[in-house]
Amino acid sequence: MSGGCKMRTFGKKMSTEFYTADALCLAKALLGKLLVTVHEGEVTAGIIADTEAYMGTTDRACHAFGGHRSAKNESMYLPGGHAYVYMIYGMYYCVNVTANEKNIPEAVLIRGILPFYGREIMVSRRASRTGVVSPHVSSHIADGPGKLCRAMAIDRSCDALRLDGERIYICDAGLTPTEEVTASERLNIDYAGEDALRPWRFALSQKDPLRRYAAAQ
DNA sequence: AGCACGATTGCCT
DNA sequence: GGCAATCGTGCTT
Repeated sequence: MSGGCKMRTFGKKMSTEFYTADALCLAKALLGKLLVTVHEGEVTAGIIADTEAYMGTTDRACHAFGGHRSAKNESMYLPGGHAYVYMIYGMYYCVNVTANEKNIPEAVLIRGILPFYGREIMVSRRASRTGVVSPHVSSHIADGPGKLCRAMAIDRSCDALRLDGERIYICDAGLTPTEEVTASERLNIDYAGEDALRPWRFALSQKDPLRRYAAAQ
């Protein structure tokens, strides 16, 4: 503990037990929780609003399908409550929350967050690529897996980190929704055959009170 | 060594 | 709606 440093807090970090659920349950349970990152002293936080479950070795859409294991996806085999971060298309990162027990490679992709704290920092990070902040960008700061990672400064250095640490963590800010959650098919996994049809994407609906609350921030 | 491709995004027509 | 960007990984030569 370093003395004298006043750190913004948002709520109680989720317990290890919270993450021992399977990815399907965890994908729903994560909605409404707060994802927080601290990068170079800058704090950003977002309400998790869109998730997808990846159900391990039997799920053709999962990076661990068939027991596949490599340096890239090794963190999927960690116990629940760790970050699995990978690069996609050579230019974006996606962040997942590992689920279940050690050596059961299930994970939940965070597909979207509602900016809750540090919104201007998120906007500036998203604009850094072109140097221009268009009105369109400012209303779509973190509504995609690649976008939220850029907005919250999440990259491969976050891979395998526990989600109750200092660099990146998830906590309960008392905003957990109890209804208005939609289930639908996961996106961009056509290669997964019949598994592409499973309704394993979960999102807070437009009518969710939480969304209206966040929009008013 | 070579090459196809991806749990995406943004810009173009 | 189409498509290029861009690179680590994994599979083929």
